[in-house]
Amino acid sequence: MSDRLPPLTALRAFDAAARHMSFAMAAAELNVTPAALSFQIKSLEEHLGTPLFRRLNRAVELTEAGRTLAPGADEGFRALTQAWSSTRRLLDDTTLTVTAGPALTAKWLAPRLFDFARSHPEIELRLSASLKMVDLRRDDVDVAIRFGTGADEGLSSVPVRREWMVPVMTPDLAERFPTPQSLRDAPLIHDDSISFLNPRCDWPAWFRAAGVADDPLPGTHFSNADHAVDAACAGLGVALARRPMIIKDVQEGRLVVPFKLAIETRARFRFLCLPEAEKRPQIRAFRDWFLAEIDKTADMWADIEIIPVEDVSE
Amino acid sequence: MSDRLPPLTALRAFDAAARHMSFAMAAAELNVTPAALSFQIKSLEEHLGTPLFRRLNRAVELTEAGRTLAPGADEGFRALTQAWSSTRRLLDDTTLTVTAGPALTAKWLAPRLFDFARSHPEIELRLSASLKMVDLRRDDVDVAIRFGTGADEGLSSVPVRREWMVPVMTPDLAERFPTPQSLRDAPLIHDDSISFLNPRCDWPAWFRAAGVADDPLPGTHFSNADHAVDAACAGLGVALARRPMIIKDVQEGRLVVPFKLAIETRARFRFLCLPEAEKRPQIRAFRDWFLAEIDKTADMWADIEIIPVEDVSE
DNA sequence: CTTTCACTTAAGGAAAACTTGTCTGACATG
DNA sequence: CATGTCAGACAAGTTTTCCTTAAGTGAAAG
Repeated sequence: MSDRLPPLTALRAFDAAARHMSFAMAAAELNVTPAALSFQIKSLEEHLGTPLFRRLNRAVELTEAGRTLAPGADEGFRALTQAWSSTRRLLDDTTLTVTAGPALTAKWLAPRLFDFARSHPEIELRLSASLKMVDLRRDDVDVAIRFGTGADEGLSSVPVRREWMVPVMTPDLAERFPTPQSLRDAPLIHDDSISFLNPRCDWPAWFRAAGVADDPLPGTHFSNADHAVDAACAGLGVALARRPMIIKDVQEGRLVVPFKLAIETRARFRFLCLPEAEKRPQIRAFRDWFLAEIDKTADMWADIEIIPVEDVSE
Repeated sequence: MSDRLPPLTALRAFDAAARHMSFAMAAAELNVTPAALSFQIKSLEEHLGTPLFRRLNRAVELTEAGRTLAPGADEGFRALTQAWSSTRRLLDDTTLTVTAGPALTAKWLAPRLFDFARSHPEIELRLSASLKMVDLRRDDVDVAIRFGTGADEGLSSVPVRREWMVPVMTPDLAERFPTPQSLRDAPLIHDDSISFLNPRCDWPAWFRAAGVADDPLPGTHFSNADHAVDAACAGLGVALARRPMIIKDVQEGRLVVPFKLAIETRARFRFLCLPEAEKRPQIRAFRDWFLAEIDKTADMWADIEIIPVEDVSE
C-alpha cells in the first residue's frame, strides 16, 4: 500500500483510456498494442487495490475510483504536455505563433503576411485570430497583439502609434455627404467591438468633436470592427473606424476619408511577448517587420486633426 | 524531434532535481542512486536537444529551458500525486481527515476526540485546524466542518442546531456584574472571528437585544473565538461566545451564563462531505457520532430566550 | 596538499514494458 | 439460431528501459 506515485506509464495508459473510454483507442493513441494497454491498466488496478474500469460486454465504464482519478490524471498530463511543448517551442526558431484580434488579423495582418513570408522564408508563421486573453507562458503562443489600455505586467510590451478614429465611406457616399453636418442624415455604421472603452469612442463622440449635435443615432451595429469596415466598403453607410483597419481600403480607393478630423483614444495596440523571448530570432524578425510596416504609413493623413476623446465634452 | 511527451521517469527526475536544485537530493527523494538520476537528466536533455541544467562546481542551476519546463512539470506531477492520493483515500476505510476552524477544534472537537477514538478504535482520525477553504475533491480532506451561511453547492451538507451567542464569565465576575445593565461597566471581550457576519453578531447587538444602550464599547479583541473564551476563563472579562465554544467550560464550572438571553445568527456550523463519500464507513461513523454528541447537550439552556439577530433593531 | 563533495561515466544485470498469438463472451447480422 | 465481429483478457517470449555498483573528474574547503 504505497502512497507514492504508481508507475507513470500505467497512469498514462489509464489517462488515455479514461479520455477515450476505450482501451483500443487509448492503445492507438499511445502507439502500443491493446494487450499492452490492458496489462498496464491491470497493473495500475493492482497497485491501487481496486478496479478502475468496469468491463462491460462491448465497452468499459469508470468505477468510482476511476472517476476520482481521471480528472486529476488528465490535468496532470495536460500540464506536463503543456510544459514540454513550451520548452520545445523555446528551442524552435522556425515557427512563430501570433495571436491578434479578428479585426486586426483580417484588415491589417493578413494583407501584409505575404510580404513577411517573402522576407523571412525560414519562419513558419501561424496566426491565431482570437480575442480571448492568452497566457504567453502557458499557451503555445509567442506573440500577442492586443488592443486596449492593458497593464501588460511582466511582459515585454511595445505600444504602437497613436490610435484614432475617422469616418470612412465609399467615394460615392462622400459626394452625397460633403460636410460633417450632413452626416446626420447618412446611414451610420457602428463598431461595437470597442464599446468597452471609457470614455467611449463612438459616433456621438466624433459628432461632438465636430461640433455637430448628437441626437440619438440609429444605424447598423457590428460586433467586429472588420465587419463594420467591410460594410462601409460595400457602400452600406459611413463607418467610424480605427486607423489600422482602413489603411488598405483607403490605399486601394475603396474608402475615402473626407473629413480631416479624428478622435484619439488612449487605448493602443501593443506588441506583447515574454521578456525572455525578445532575443529569439523569429520574434525579433517579426517585431522589426511589424514596426517597420507601421512606419511605412506614418505620413498618411499628416494633415488630419486629432482630438483626444477625453477632451470631447460630454 | 518528437513533440510527444518524453519518458516520464526522466521528467520526474527532472522535476525532483529542479525542486531540490540538487541531483543528490532528488535521487534520495526518488530512492535511486545519484548515478541513475544523472543519467535520467542526461537522457531528457538529449530528448530535448539542449541542456536543462548548468553544472557548476558544487551546484547546479537551471538553464532557460529548464526554467521554462520546471513550473509546468511541478504542476503536472503535483496534480498526478494529488489525484492518486485522493483515489487511495477513497479506498482507505481506516483513516479520516477532518478540517474545522481552530476555535471549534480547540473548544469542541479536541475535548471529545478521546470519546470518538474509544468507540471507533479502527479509525485513525486526523485533524486539520484551518480556516482556509478546502476543496474536498482535491485536497486530502474527507470532512469539513464550517461555520457560515455557505451554499455548500455540490456537497452533502448537514447543518447543526440553531447557533446563538451569550455572555459568559467566571463565577467571580458574575457576582460583580449581576444585571445586563451592569455589564456596561464590565471589561468586555470581543470575538472578531465572526465579524464577517451580516447582520453583525457582537456586543452592541446583544446589548440592543437586552434593551441596554450600546455606547462605544471598549475592550479586548481576539481574532480567534477560542482565545476569547480562554480569556474569559482566565477572568479577564466577559465574552460574548457561541454555544459550542463554551459547553465544556460551563459544564466544568469555569464559566457561567448568568443572563438567559442569547442572540441567534443565521450562520451555522455544517457538516460537509462529498455526496459520494456519505457511504464510506468512517465518514458515517464520524457523522453519526458528531450529531449524537451535539444532541447530548440539546437540553442545556432550555430556559434561554433566543432572539434572532435580524430582529434586533439597529 | 589532501579531503570532500557533487556530479559523471561505464558496464552489467534486474525489472519493466511491449509484441505476438490465442481466447472469451456478447452483440449484431443474415 | 448460427456466425462473424469486436473489445478486451491472458500467456509466453523478447526488447527496452531503468537501476546499481564501482571508478572517475574537478573544484572548493580544510
